[in-house]
Amino acid sequence: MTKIKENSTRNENKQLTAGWCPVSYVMNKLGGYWKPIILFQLIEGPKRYSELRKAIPTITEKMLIQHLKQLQEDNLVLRTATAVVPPHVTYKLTQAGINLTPVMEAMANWAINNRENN
Amino acid sequence: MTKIKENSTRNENKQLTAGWCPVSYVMNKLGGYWKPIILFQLIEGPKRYSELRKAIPTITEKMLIQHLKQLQEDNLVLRTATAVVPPHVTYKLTQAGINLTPVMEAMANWAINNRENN
DNA sequence: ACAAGTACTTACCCTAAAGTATGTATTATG
DNA sequence: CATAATACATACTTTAGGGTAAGTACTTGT
Repeated sequence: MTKIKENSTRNENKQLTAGWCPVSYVMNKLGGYWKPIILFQLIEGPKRYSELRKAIPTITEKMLIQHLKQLQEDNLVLRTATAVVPPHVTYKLTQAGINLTPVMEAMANWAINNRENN
Repeated sequence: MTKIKENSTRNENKQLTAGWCPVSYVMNKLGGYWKPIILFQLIEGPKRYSELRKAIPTITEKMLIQHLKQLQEDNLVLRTATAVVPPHVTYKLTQAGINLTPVMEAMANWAINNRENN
């Protein structure tokens, strides 16, 4: 949305770390407060835009589409629109997105085990 | 370091998502450009502060200790200091940190496979 | 005529986190 | 007595990303 300053140290370092470190690479794709939650919703199956909104009541519309767009660019989510009025748009995981689910499950399992001993 | 404004919407949402979503919970612990890279260095074994600095030349000292502190607070890394001059401090993974390595490997594998078809 | 429903878009503000630069304590050594 | 070595600390600046609020397009139903 807002243009990023490509020559800022910050952005350069981001690129750099994503280049070296496969974990950073993944973190960049899953980064953002809402992305994991959106993906989680879509694991259950394709959902309409409005269904996602209802499923995640505390997200704003701006954040929702912004993240959906990034997820599309990163080839994790596929958007399908039907040209009707009112519009009908569904989002679903791509194969790469589906492949990510075991990774997310591994993260979730670690979280559960780690949370217990606190 | 810098105090966070606890009642900002942003911070509230962060807490909220980390509460619901185990993946967000993990993302918060691994968030920050350098944390995965620091953890990766420590997978190989304990390292001194100065060794970490040399291993990650582009990181600044501020970022390095800041992340090391957060990793300690999150119980992923253990700091051991010997009272000598010049100081001798080593960092190593805790059990929780060690448990995280298969998760990070899963992320890395996904990254490798996903990067190929781009 | 206008409200309702869907899927966005856009202009603006605020802040957490990253980066820059410099300083500190302690002791051994030339 | 000044420098080196190690492991930090701290004051200040910048920016990416998140949040707020309001608007848009198109058609069907009343």
